[in-house]
Amino acid sequence: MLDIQLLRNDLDGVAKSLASRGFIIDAAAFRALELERKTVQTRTQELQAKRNAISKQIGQAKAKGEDVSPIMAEVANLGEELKAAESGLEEIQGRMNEILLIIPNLPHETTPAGKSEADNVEVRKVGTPRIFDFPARDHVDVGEGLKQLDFGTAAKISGARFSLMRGQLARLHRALAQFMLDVHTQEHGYTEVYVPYLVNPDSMRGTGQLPKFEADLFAVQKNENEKLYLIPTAEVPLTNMVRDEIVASESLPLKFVAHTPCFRSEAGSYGRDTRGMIRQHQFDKVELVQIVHPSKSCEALEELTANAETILQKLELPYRVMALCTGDMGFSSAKTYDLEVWLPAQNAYREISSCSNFEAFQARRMQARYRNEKGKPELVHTINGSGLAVGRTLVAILENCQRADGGVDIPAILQPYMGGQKLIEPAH
RNA sequence: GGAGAGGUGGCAGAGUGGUCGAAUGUACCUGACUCGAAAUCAGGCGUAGGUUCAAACCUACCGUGGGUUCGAAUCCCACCCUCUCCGCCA
Repeated sequence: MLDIQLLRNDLDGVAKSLASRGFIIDAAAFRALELERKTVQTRTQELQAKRNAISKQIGQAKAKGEDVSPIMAEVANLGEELKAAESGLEEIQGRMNEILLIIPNLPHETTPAGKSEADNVEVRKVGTPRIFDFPARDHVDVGEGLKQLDFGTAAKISGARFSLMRGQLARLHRALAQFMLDVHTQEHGYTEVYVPYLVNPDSMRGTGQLPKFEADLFAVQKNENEKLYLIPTAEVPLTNMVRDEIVASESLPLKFVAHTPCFRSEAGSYGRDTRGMIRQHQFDKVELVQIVHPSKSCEALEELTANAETILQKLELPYRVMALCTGDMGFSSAKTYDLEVWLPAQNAYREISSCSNFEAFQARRMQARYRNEKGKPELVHTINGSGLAVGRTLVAILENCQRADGGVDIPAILQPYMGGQKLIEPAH
């Protein structure tokens, strides 16, 4: 959510900035609504002040034992008008809030301008793609060849866009998550957190999934009146830990990591990545979140991105870092780096992590604050990123570490997590 | 699922219809005393919003949402959460 003051004071500037990310704000409508708000709010508060003053008089007169009926008459007709004004104001504020909740964040000044994915800027490229002396198969062929990756059975149990792993592949998947958690907790100073996978609407609103992206979420009915949402990322519970909190400034930065399943309905992406486990309704992810002092968020994003990159480096997977352009960035983000891992079968780099600085956008929705030097509450900044998406990391290993015989070499760093095992043997 | 108790400022804790945004304590800040500190004394100390150049003034907020009333922290209704006991249970 943007600062309402900013919209009041510099609507044109905001509109221009939002236009760079393809969002057109109806400035005229906003101005009209704002004017209406000002009029009605002033009127309402005048009436309230009047009522309070008269009520006070009644109290004092009664205390002295005086006759209050003349004063009562004075306030009699006030009620209707006040009630109308109050409900009018409430209605206007409701409309204003609806507008505010669907306006995306302003891009950071360092975010490259652009319209689409094609305008993203490569920041760095790390590692060299391996040269294969045999045709590289994709992860589906490798995994099914091992008889350890099974989409058919998953489809029978649940439907499309689910996967099922067995045996050593399932273990490798588990090993990856353990390895990532260990690196981030032991080397990068994150606190491991176990979180709920079902969250309430307030939490989804806090991080920006609601109200605009309900269609992307899975929900369950808790009871007649209440819904709970399956988390699309651990960002939601981790970031909402500080919702409605005022954290001590000396405790910043807060650094959290969690390994969770993530659930996404993938509405509107029916034709994309239908093969394999790139785009699933359910996948595991290790998520990094930092809650930081507003002056530190830029460097925190660099740090968190580097933390995520460390995993790819340790796994010896080639990747590149892309700075997303204004037009390709997510709703809540001011600046985003995507990490893209090399997938030889696609002959392309594919997203495996997305690291974003949300500045005060989520904090304002959440009322997540700290006490500044003057003791006044001020909004924190929030940062998060995948470190990494476990399923896609597994895909990258299957493709990059495959052998001509159908087996898969286990990256050295993971071998201790696999009981010392060095490869997954081909099926016989 | 059943029975009971409770949700008030950073914390503790009063307040059961009328200057209550809220006593008191504590924490914190400023000043005095002191060589300095502690103790003591005096003052200050919630959040959000509006009008405004500013000073100042006004409004809302006592778990949440409704209601009664000229007036609600206080009365009524619903819900949420916490605690205790019982039942069930990984």
